[in-house]
Amino acid sequence: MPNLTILRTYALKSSPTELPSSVLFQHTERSLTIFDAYPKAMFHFLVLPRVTPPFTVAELSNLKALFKSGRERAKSLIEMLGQDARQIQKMVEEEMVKRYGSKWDVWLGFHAVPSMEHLHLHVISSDLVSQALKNKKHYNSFHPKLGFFLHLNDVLSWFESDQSYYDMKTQLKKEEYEPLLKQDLVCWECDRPMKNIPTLKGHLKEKWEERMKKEKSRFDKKRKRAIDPEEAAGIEQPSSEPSNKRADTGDTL
DNA sequence: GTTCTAGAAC
DNA sequence: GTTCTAGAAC
Repeated sequence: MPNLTILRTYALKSSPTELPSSVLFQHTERSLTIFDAYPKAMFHFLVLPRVTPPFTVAELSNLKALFKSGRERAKSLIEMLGQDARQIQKMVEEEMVKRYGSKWDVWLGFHAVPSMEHLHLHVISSDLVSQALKNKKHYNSFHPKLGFFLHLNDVLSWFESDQSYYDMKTQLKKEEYEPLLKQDLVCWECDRPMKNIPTLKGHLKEKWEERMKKEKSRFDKKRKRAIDPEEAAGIEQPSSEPSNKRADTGDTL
């Protein structure tokens, strides 16, 4: 039987270091970061709030419950998670450069309707290349433009809006979000429709490899410029900016 | 959240 | 015949 409350048991630990190193990535006084057990991308972590006053475990059950516990408290807790998640993001980016020579986007966000108990903020790399990504629900739940994946910055912006907009956004009605998971498969990057999951997965892998290739050639050019500026810039060596600079800025004057 | 598998889709 | 999806799991 699957354990849908495992995250809660982690978050309740008074000594997170007891957790196996295959589970725990790092912790602070206020949060735990764990490796997602079934990563849906090359890098995928979950940042969980630890259960500390004034919050009860029930209030930290999910986003909806947290919003109900009070606007200001919800705001500070999500800001805290965001701070810790951005640290994780930095580490992921460093690891990307170390392993692959360049970095790519990392998304921070919540699922509008989570499957597992206890609030968790996803830190996931934008490749979505992973063996554990197996079906439409998996993919659509991380599609960055579909609406099911709630970007951290969007959630934070709700706290800056008026009460009626805040009330509307924080309802997180299942009936509104769950149908999104059944939408047709579309590449999040180029918007092309995808026939099925295997096709999509092949496409995502190609897209990532393409991006890596581009980054690599950019890096190589940069390195070449540093070594031999004249040759790298071509025969003519302009002494200042290219003459078409104004057109590029979009300025009309 | 996953695994398993019947039957639809190709 | 094989691949793929989607719903049940006692």
